[in-house]
Amino acid sequence: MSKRKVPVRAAAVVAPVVEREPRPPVEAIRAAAFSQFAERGYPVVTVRDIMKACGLTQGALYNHFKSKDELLHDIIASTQAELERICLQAVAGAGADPRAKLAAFVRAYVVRHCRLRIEALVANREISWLDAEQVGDIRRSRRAIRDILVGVLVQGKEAGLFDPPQIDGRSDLKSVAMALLDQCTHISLWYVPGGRMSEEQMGRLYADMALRSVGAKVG
Amino acid sequence: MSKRKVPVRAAAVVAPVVEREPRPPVEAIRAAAFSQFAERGYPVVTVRDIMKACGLTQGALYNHFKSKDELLHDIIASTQAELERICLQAVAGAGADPRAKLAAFVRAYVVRHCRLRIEALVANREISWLDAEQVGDIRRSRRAIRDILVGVLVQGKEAGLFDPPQIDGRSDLKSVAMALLDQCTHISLWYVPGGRMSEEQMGRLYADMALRSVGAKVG
DNA sequence: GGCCAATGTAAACGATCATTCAGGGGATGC
DNA sequence: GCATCCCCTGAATGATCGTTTACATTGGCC
Repeated sequence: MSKRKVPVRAAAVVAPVVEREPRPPVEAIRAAAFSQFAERGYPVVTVRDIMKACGLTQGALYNHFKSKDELLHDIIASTQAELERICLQAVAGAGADPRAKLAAFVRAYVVRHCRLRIEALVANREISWLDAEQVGDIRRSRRAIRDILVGVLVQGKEAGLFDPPQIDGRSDLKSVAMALLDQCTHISLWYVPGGRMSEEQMGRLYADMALRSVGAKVG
Repeated sequence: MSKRKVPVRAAAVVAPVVEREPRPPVEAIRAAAFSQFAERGYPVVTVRDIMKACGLTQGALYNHFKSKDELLHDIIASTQAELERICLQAVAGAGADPRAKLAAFVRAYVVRHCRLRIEALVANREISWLDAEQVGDIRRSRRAIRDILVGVLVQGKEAGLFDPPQIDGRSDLKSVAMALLDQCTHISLWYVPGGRMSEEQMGRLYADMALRSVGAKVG
């Protein structure tokens, strides 16, 4: 009987990462780390695991990254930056109507979290293993995304196009934005591709719900 | 320079667990495990950590629990069972109108996830460290809660009191239910007590948003 | 060919982990 | 006094971890 059991996450329902071409080793390490972190969680994935999945030995990691920590930060930061870019782009390209902005934001956000489930999973779940200085820029990016959404809500309310829920006479748009973001983010935990609803359909469903939640006027 | 760094979660914003009375040791262990798991995560919290927080040594754990795994399952299962009970009770006590049922469900669910943030955090985030047979009954309870909500939505739609969003002519009430649950569950990640909004106000805000999302007829 | 920088291997290092085990009180019942 | 629990301690066990180190192997460039 073994004395120590390494905790193993219940196998996530994620599509296997198919290996196409011989990749540059840094990219291979990143890809292996993504899928391993997503499936089993950062603290229990060993450097040996990651490197074995690339057909290398453990020591080789340190030719490309300073530490296991830095590897995690690298893959999370790149995912997060890409997400922020997508959100900005969606809002900027949706015209002037706050309703179109909100719908475009939610659609883009949801489609991305369906399509890149693994990356979203890791970026959202494993961030807390980074230490303070590493986590700073990622939290900043998250706040930026939230503030984009808050901005759209404020604009829509002031234009009289949104009638957001009020509690005791006050409307707390920050809480509303957080609620919408939680909803859209955690779809990556359970959405299964190839099911009854496509990624684009989920995007439209969530956009519809968001518009209803903030009381968007029709027409 | 130390060779191995134990990963530490960024300190969560959780109220400290105040120690009132000398508790029976099993209860003290449970409470210590809750706060430690919530703050730092199951795999990096050691048995030594938990027991030291109770003023005991590591070996004493095994007089009360078979293993560290069983301790985690114990505290998650009790939290989950309580949550299921609360949801059932809320719906049952809300009368016949599906709108009242939905509002009561969301209010109870949100208030609980604000008030017992720590317990909710652990139950939702650390469940995946359990092995298959341990996780079975918890997944069952989660499905049961989701099905309570789906049931309310179906009833409201058939009664013509809900007009849920349709995508390409079909309405996927299961996805809508998941979206609402995600929203309400993850409030435990960021809600800070003592802020501008009380737990009850958050409950009403979320209930309002849920009613709007499913297109509940007013009046 | 000779040199250099990249990139790999294999072994070692120091530390920490969950769990087990032999034994020590202290209460309770007799 | 004595046996029988329960609950604890403190040390040991066997394993695994992230990282470092010494040393190969490669391929381009002079």
